[in-house]
Amino acid sequence: MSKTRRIDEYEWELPIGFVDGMRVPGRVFASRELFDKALADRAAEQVANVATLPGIVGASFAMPDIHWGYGFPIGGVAATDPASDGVLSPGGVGFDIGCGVRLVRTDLTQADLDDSLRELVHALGNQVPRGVGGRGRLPIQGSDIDRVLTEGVAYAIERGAGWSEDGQSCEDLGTLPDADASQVSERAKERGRGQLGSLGAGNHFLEIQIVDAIRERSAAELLGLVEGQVCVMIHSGSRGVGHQTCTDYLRSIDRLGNAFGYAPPDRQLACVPLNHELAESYRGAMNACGNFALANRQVLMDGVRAAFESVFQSSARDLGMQLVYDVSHNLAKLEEHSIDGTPRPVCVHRKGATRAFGPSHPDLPERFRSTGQPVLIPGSMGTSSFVLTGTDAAATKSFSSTCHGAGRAMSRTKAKKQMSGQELRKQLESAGIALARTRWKLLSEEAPYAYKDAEDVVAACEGAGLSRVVARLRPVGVVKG
DNA sequence: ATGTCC
Repeated sequence: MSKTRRIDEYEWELPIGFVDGMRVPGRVFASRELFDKALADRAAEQVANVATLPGIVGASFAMPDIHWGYGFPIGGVAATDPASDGVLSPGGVGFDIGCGVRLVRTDLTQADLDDSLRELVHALGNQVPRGVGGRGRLPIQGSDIDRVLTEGVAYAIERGAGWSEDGQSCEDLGTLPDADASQVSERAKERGRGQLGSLGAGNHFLEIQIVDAIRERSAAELLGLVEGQVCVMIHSGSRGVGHQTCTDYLRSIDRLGNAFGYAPPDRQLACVPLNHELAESYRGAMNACGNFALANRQVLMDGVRAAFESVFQSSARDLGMQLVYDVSHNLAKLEEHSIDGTPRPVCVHRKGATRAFGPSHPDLPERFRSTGQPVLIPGSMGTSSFVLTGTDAAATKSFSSTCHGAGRAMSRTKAKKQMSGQELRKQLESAGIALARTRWKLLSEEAPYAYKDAEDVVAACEGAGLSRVVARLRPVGVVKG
């Protein structure tokens, strides 16, 4: 195994030869401390494994929140070139296809919560179905599931869950192109029909947060964020339909066998050439599940607005509850990037990594021309979350990508052994954070000590030039699965 | 992450 090399304060190289068969180097954006963590849980080895994929270009990248995942590390970015037999790999997207984050602003300040925080957390808990299984707020009948999978946010709005302008504040305007509902299995659709507008479990959450530090005033102003303001962050994904779709396609790829002369160093790196019809099918299904995830967060936000309306006896419009932005951090996208100086379409896998277009990116909507694309980074339970913006430098450094969150630092099993759910609840409440009723058994798996510090992660991304920190948000109320 | 095994 070759030695790692420090390239810069926040940039590390895993040279070709770190593992056998690498076509490009691995490159990890991290402080020394975070890079050491990546090496310790063998996630760095996964970065090197990804570098063996056919058609991979540039390098196999990892963000500072990298940790061990299925095949690809979570926090990994890999671009493959269809013109050089590049592949598409479900493991490079993850089981929770389209998982992402949404931030809603309000005109309320922390003082408005003094008498009503507990009531609000309770109301949110009632409006937002959660937990494993979980029935959604908006049941879907028959073939309407195909419309969810094709239209995303637009479908939810048509069903009355939201405002007509909400799509404008979502990545891809709330509807991923190239979605093909006919490539999603009936079994996956059946799981999806009952789950639109449900939070899920694990690290998925909904939080009432206070903007407690502004670092980039003009960008914050553009996004409608001011210090002391109440916001709501939603972290959720495509639930059962995405999980089933990932499972379905891993099985289909497995059935093809080793037909393309690529022997992956890890069976979980199963992949198929982009120009093979199975890749086209998976891509259509993946985008469809991404649309489900977008629609899911839209319906969840509708529940948030309803909860605020009931508690504050005022309309969501009058409360200023505009959508700030919505990002997905588990998708593979066809994008144009400069490869050896020539612009070429490549397939950028982002698994636990967020697209972060800079101010001069041609595909950036006009309204973000002065700031770059907004990026939402959820912290672990009870710790701060962040709003970032993309940089032009990221286009050449990381295929326009940045981090996605705190990143796990301890296994679920180990985290559970440190503290009981009830103990953790007491700790959060003594820190002034209200917690909606939940299943205490699973709570301690999500304890802050089980995660890296999101503050360190976003600082490393800023240090590496991949994004800029706009605002920090502090949680005061938590709704968990 | 996930009807934590069809």
